[in-house]
Amino acid sequence: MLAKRSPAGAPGAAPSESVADALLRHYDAHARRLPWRIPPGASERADPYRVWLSEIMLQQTTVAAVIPYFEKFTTRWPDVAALAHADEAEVMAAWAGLGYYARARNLIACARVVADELGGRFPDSEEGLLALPGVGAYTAAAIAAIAFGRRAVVVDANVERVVARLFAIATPLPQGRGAIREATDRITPDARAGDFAQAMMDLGSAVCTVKTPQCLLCPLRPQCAAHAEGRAEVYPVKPPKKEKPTREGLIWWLEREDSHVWIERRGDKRMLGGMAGLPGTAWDARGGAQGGEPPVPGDWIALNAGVEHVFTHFRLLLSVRRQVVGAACLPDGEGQWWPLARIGEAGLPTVFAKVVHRMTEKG
DNA sequence: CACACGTGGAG
DNA sequence: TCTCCAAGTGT
Repeated sequence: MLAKRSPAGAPGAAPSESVADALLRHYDAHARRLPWRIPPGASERADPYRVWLSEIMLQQTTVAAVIPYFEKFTTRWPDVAALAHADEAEVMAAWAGLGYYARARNLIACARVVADELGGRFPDSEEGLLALPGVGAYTAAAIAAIAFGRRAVVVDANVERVVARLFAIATPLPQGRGAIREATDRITPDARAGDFAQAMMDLGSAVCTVKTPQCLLCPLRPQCAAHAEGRAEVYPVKPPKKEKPTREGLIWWLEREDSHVWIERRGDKRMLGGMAGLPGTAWDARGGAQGGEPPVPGDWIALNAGVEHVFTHFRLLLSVRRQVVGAACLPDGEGQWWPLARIGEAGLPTVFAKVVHRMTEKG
């Protein structure tokens, strides 16, 4: 195969392989094997359902965290029709622990659109994909390139970092995103755009890392402006992050004498919407946790130690009050008694799982 | 554009 | 222990 020659940077500079060719050559030798990925060079075609599902799960989530969830979902719901017709609460419970639960709500909505309105086939264009719930600019481009072989400009946080370094783009994010996107467009090949995107992401994940990038192992080192400057790690320049406020809330741990706990389904608009949860007050700034009526009256015993959990944009301090009731008790509101012996199957988000752990640990 | 939205692993 | 932040989207 013929390597493209990039224009010489400086007079007399040695001609070099294009970024795409160097990267794809590296990818052909070092691509990670992942459950949703077809190895480079295989004749098989990637299944759009699996590509879509993996891309949704991978949004802001590490590969290691996604793999077991991906296996669970594809085993239980092998195609988009199966997922579209699945019980909604079952899907939400299967997502529990992965975070960003709006993804799960949109996942179900998207599967239903594809199955019921699009004849079970995903759109094969970026524009069509972009119209689906939960599919934004990145995901539309990624699916178009990876599943349908389209030339699409795929920009995620990895690509952003690699490209900002390659071209030493010093404009801080998010302002610098325009220049990064243009530069990515320039180096994206017409052929193998899907492999190129995945190769960029592999590179960003394993070599061109946020901290202490492994420039000595990088196939793009000869063409990297940031490496030439000797300071790859300063790119991309990011704005200072904001401080996390603390919020407080109260949990009503209502336990039945036969070892069942009262669990509710959270409204779609709330945080952790659509997920199972323990009853409690709203979470707000110190002292403000009002409006929380307990599910039943009676003597609630406050626990000494609370539970702390850190979300993306705030830290939560949860206090717990406990009451044990008889088998005939039927609390107000929607909810159900769940056996503590099988609490792991209730589909509780991690913050509530922490409370369960606290309430069931020995001592 | 800025902010809300989860979690767990790495350094 | 603590800080950073990952294959982003919706509003």
